[in-house]
Amino acid sequence: MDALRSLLVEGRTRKGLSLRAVEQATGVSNAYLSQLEGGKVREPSPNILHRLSELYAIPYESLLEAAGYPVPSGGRRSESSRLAARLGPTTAAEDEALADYLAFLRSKTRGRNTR
Amino acid sequence: MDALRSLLVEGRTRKGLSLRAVEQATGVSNAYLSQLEGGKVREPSPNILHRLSELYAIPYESLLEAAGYPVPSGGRRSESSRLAARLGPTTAAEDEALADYLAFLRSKTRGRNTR
DNA sequence: CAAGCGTGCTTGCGATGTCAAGCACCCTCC
DNA sequence: GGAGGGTGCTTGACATCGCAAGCACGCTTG
Repeated sequence: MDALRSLLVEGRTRKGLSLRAVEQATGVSNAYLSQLEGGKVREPSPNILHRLSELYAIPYESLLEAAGYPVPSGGRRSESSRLAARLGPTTAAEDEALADYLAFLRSKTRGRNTR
Repeated sequence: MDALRSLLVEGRTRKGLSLRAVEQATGVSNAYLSQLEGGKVREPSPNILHRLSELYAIPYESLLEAAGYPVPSGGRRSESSRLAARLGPTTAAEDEALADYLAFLRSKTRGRNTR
C-alpha cells in the first residue's frame, strides 16, 4: 500500500539517509529498500519493518498497520505540555519522530529561525 | 521456533478441531496448517497468525512473539510531558508543522481500535 | 473383505520476499 | 575530459510462502 511507501520515504529523508546508509545501518539491502519505497512488496517481513521503525523513529505499529497487518490492539496514552494541548497525547516513539522532524525542519530553513 | 508449534497444536486440540475444520473456518489450507504445526515454516504471515489467534482464542501477540517477530511495545508504559523538554522552545509555525506531521503519522495508523 | 469417510501428512508448483550484482545518472576534482 | 565517488533503480537468482492434489493410515459400516 501507499501508506507504507510514504512512511518509509518520509522517515528516511527526515533522517537524511541514503538507501545504502540504511542498508549499512539495518542490514536490509538497498535494492529491497528501493522496492519497498516503490510499493513493489506486498507483505514485507515484520522483522524488516521493525528494524526500519527503529532507525526512522517511526512507531513499529504504524509500519505494521501501513503494511496491512493486523495490529495487536493499539492505543497508547501520554501527557505533554502546552504543545501537547495542540499535539495531544503521544507515544515515546512519536516523541522521537517529532524531535527528529523538528531538527529536520530547522536544518532546512537555516537562518530563518528567530526566537 | 517450537513455541509457535505448541501454541497452535494446543489451541487446535483444545478446540477439538481437525485441520480441515480449521481450514474451513479460517481459509488457511490444511496442508499449510500441518506445516505450521510441524515447525516447517520460518515466517508465517501475521495475517494467518491473526486468523488462527481468533479461532483458538490465543492472544495475537503471543503468536507473533512465538513466531519470532518483534511485538509492538512489549510493555505498556506512560512516558509523559518529556516531549516539551526534549523539543525545547518552539515557534508557533513549528508547532503547527509538528502538529501536521503528527497527524500525518497517525493518518496511516488510523484508529483501528475497539477491542 | 470392500467401500467409504475422516484424519494428519507429503509433494509439486506458482507466487513472492530478499539479496548480490550491475546499470544509468549526477557531481566533484584533477 | 576522464576518474572516481555518490545516488536511486533494475535484473537475475534463490529461498520461502501457501495452496491443490494426492498419499497412507485409521475407523466404521454393510
